[in-house]
Amino acid sequence: MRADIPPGTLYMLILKSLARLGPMHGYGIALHIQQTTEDILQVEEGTLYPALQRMLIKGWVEAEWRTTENNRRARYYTLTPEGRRQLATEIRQFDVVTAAIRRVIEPA
Amino acid sequence: MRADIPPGTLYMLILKSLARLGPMHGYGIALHIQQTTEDILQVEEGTLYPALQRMLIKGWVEAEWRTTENNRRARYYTLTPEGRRQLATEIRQFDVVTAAIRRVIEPA
DNA sequence: TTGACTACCCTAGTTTATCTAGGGTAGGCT
DNA sequence: AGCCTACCCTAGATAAACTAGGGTAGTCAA
Repeated sequence: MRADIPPGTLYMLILKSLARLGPMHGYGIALHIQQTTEDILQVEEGTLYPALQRMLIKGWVEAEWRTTENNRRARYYTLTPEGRRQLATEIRQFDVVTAAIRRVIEPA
Repeated sequence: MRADIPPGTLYMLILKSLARLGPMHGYGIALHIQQTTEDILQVEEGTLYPALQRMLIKGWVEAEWRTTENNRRARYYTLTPEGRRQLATEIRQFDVVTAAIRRVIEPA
């Protein structure tokens, strides 16, 4: 089963990837999300890169061009303290909201 | 804590409300969702009514004007078999996706 | 009887995020 | 030389939610 990224959850997924694995480039983030979810969530590149740019503007990440292990140019993103705070907020919010939804849909 | 309706979940919340309580009017659906979630999820009327119209077009619900207990005109929506199927699909999808997201955000 | 409040329905315009569908560079291997 | 993979990016379409309105009609109290 393959599913779209639920709107509003992408920032959280990206931020958490960076929090777990340290600085990563976009391609790596996409791969990580895809593999961790066993291909259920696939982040399209056309979705990912604009999101990363918005996150730069918001100050949640910083970027730097480096060379990968494969000897290719890539832009590495690092979490800022603000990004870390944002991640905590988004996870809290996600928990509250999914719990609320469950209250509606769960009882037979 | 008050939160927006996560995009993509509104149909499911409406369908489930109808499945649980039988035919309801829009206002009642909104109240039910709000009360069940203890005010965490608030469905704006400008969101709800267009959604109900789309659901009519999709054939998930049927509508009928009746009079409420309060002696007011109201449009009562009833789940169709298709709507019931759609509800099951959406709940399954919701479970799969939230589980996938948890796999990314859960581990420390 | 008028005014306020509540119960109900609806539309228009804006915003935001995602998707699709492209385009592009450059390394490594055959 | 040609292909595959690893990487980055943009533009346009789509969809769904939000904000901010407008409107009718019943009930109740002043």
